[in-house]
Amino acid sequence: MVPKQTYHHGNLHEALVDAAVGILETEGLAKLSLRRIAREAGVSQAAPYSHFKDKSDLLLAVQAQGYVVFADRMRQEAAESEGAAYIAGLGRGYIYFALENPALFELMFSGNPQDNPDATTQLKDPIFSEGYRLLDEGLSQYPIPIFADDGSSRALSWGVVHGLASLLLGQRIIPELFGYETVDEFIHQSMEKFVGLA
Amino acid sequence: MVPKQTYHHGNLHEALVDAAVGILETEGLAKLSLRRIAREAGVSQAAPYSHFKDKSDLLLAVQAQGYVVFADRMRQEAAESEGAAYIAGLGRGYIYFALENPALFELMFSGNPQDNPDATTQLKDPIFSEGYRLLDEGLSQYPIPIFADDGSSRALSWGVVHGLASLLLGQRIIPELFGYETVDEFIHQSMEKFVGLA
DNA sequence: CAGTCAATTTTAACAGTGTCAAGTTATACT
DNA sequence: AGTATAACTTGACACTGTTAAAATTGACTG
Repeated sequence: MVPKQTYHHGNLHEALVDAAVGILETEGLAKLSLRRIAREAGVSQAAPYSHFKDKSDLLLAVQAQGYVVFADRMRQEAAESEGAAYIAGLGRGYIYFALENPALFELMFSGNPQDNPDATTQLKDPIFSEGYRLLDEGLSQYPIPIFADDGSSRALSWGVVHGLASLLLGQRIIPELFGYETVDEFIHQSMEKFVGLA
Repeated sequence: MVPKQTYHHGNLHEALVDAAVGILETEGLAKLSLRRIAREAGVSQAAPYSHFKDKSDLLLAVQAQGYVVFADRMRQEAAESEGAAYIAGLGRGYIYFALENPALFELMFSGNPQDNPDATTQLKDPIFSEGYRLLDEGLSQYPIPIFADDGSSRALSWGVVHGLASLLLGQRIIPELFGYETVDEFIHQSMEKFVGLA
């Protein structure tokens, strides 16, 4: 009952996405070339074009897979908490995911999708905004001061969490320089403050 | 009293940076190649290597110039305001700059500086964090609830502003879908809320 | 003023990239 | 068994960043 071993390779589609993720983890976004992905998957340079329209189409599939793991990480970190602590957990999960998967996070949130018409449409896929959806649902379930006053102001909460993740990743915020012993301590305290627990 | 017409071209250094900024504005970050910059400046492909160590070294100079304009935009938007409104103005300026100079903003905040050892050292240059410095100084001058309680929690304010800028730029937040008529309205209201004025 | 020297720039080449057209192979179906 | 078609390879094109070698230019020295 193997997942439909089709044709020569036997689902190259998935193998390419996996190869891409592997390269992202070990070498980073800069080294992620289509030819390298193909080589890693053991096929020729042009083979990917049977499964993807072009490079960015393949990267879109990588992103989609990333968003699943992303939401899982948020849920995991928030599990067993309720109320404001639950929201804080989601926030920590968001930031942890970024720090644990820097290249993937960069790929997921870099570049104007406007460059690629397909990306704009694909952005509407619920998968691509599940991170925010979790936050938004959490906030309507457990309203916390400031951020849950009305539906629209919840965008602010997304901003805080996404901004901290980006700035930490880009070394713009260096917790040690803010008097924190560890990055973890900074993240915890920031999220506590964020939800009004500190 | 022309600025030191040295040698053949007569300061190519500046011309290259200007050419790069021009390409960023008209074509975007993806089209910004070293060869294209050289062509635009009217010199051969390898000429830039007399003035910059490599491509990322040139881009670092572009970023530095960008950060000056960036801080100016913040100051301009906050001018003639005081207290919480001043902070809100700085925030609007931060976001406006991102939306008005999408490619430049993307360049300034994209990629781990770890990839380039020089970038890590250059990040320590005050120029590169003047945006945050303005926010931080403003917050110590006009303390607003939550974000100014202690020095460290001011990082949160940076997070909000930077996150909203990134998410708006990346089309992750679409103000129209939040019930706003215009992007401007969203930005204004978000910043009012952020500083506790709404 | 002539000659030297170093900074600047060009030319040519290398390896790598994304993408496409054409040809080849393997699978499924009649 | 034979054919149509999806999957894949080969080869090519234009582009990229970068380097070595050669050529040019300007400034300074005697």
